[in-house]
Amino acid sequence: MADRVISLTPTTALFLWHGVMRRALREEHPDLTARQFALLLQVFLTPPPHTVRGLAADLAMSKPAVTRALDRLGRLDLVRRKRDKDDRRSILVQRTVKGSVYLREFGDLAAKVAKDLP
Amino acid sequence: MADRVISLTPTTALFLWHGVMRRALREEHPDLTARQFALLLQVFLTPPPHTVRGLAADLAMSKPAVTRALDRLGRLDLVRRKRDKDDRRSILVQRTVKGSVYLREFGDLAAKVAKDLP
DNA sequence: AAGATCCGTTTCGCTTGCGAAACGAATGCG
DNA sequence: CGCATTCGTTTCGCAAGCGAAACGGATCTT
Repeated sequence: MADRVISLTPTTALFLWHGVMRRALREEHPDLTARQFALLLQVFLTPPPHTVRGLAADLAMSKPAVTRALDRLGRLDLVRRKRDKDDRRSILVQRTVKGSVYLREFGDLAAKVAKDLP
Repeated sequence: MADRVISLTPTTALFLWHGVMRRALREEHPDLTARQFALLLQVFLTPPPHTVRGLAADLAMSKPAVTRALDRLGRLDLVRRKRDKDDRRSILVQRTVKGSVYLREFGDLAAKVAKDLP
């Protein structure tokens, strides 16, 4: 990967988080829980396929919790469920354009905050 | 401030957030809501005094929400309430050692994740 | 001193999230 | 073909968070 954090000290990380969360709260970024957000990132930043049980294992959460998080993210159209044709018990969690836009905006926000850091 | 993020691109920020949240979930870091965490950072990273009203304005949340967040953070001993002697209607939110430790650990986690980024 | 104002908290009704357990449907196995 | 296993979901009871409004106590104003 070409882009890289050259140096992020613990203190700077705290200021970064502070700036980002503060601004995210103000902008009414539909406030996802930590788990919902982690799930969204997992789907977009790691290679498919993404199943419910796989996500549950990856993020150390229960399957019902994953189902509910998918309900919420699906309602927001940030991810989409699709049945696996090869094993119709499984569902494949897929990315959506809206989810991609949402994360790009978040990344932009974080980058901007980082640039203006004390 | 001496330490500084040299370059944090939007994409790198996403990977950074992903790594941190993923690990924070696993470690049972008492899972604070976004507002609770933002409040904690606000108290520790900006200069006192911190009143309920001021915090509510800073973080764009209602006063009852601040009260509840302080209840939670206080139970965890991450911050402490203290009545203002000069205006006994107000309370001053103060930092605790445990809160300081908690945030230092979080900062360390983030710095470590940043270092091992793809 | 009396009323208005400001502070943080509490109450109210509601929404959302949680894990354990049970569930139907699909697949694997003997 | 049965029967067990695995998939994601649903149900259950419960805990926690939310905003609006009302509240008591402290302070300010006149």
